[in-house]
Amino acid sequence: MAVSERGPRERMVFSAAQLIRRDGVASTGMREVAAHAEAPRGSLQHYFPGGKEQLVNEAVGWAGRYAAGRVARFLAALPEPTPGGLFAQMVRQWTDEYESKGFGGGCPVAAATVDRAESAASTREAVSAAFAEWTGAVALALSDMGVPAERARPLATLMISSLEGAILMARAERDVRPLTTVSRELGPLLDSAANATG
Amino acid sequence: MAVSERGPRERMVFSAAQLIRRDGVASTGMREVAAHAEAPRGSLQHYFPGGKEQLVNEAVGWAGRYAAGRVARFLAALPEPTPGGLFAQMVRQWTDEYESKGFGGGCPVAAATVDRAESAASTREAVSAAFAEWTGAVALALSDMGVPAERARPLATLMISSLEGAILMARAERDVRPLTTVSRELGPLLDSAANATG
DNA sequence: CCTGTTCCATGACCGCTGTCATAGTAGCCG
DNA sequence: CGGCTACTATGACAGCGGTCATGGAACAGG
Repeated sequence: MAVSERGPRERMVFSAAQLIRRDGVASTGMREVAAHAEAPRGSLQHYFPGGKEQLVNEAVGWAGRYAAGRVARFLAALPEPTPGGLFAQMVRQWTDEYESKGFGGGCPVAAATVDRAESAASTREAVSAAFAEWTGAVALALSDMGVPAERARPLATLMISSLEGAILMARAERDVRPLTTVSRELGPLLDSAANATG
Repeated sequence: MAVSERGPRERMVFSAAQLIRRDGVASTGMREVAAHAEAPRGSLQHYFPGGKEQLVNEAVGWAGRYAAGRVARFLAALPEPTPGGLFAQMVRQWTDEYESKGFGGGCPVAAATVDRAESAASTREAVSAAFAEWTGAVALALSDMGVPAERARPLATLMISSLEGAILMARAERDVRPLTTVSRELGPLLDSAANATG
């Protein structure tokens, strides 16, 4: 799965994101990406003349778009949209993965931040853009649920921060407890913001 | 600073933590650690016969102990200890660093998690222990401030998760905004838990 | 003095990495 | 067919990584 469809270029970006989120940027080799994508090694320099940095940046961008896109689908899946319900869905995506497929992977955007924020300026910008896109999507969703405009972005930042940190702790402990904890603790706070006067 | 005192062994562990939190585990070389610690390269195999993995694990352990130890000192610095005040201090340590020294480094425990959780079992355990020690210290502090026992650990997990995630976002954006945001948004929630009936 | 322990010095090894150079194939256009 | 572009194949290179082998200081105890 997750390999055959679409062109080799897109497959390589996708594979890069998968491998990065498991092993980090530095430990993920270009040859390994090509092999994982079942793409010819020679295509690397053809599609990514900017080298590894370009590939990583595109993988981060893909992850940001993916995360932002999920938000809308989470909303659609909620019978009665509430901020706490959205956050629970966001968290659940991770608990589901960890419980069904193990704790092998984290967030590729976080991995790129840790490994490249200081050493590659363009990657740091890509990571920043990914977080911004994701935060924007969540903030928009919050607004739609009645959260006052000036509270939407801060709460979105809080949601994503907590989720990212909980992912780290869950991977470390090999236990979804941190994820379920932040979901339960933050839910009421988020819901109460939806009914407050702006 | 931070180099001359103490023995070479301890200096190398400390330097490893510093370099890891800036560049990640994989991008930090052993020779680089020795040079940064102004320690002889030959001492590496003497003090760390377990190789890089041992050095990384000790650096993570050091970071966990350091973070846990800070909690008590934060408490002592607060005229009127409250959960929100403690969290504000924890966040402030990072905003202070970022504003005075730039966004060069993140949390070494997070870096080790991202880079080694899947590839080195002993490092994953070290990271788990570090988070546990830190969480335990925060939970203990919360209990001392009147937070009901069964709420202390979940809230401590929430605090550390949010902080870790905010550190990531702040580094990515090169802006302390995510840090100040989570502090402001979470403060009231934390304080309200201190006065609740257990 | 000899002996052992602790610590440091240095060079070599092998594997892997990203990148490049070069050449080859496929397919469309005219 | 020639010519052009898109894509693939492969080998080499230079660099760096962690690790190991070997040997030399420094210094203690006997």
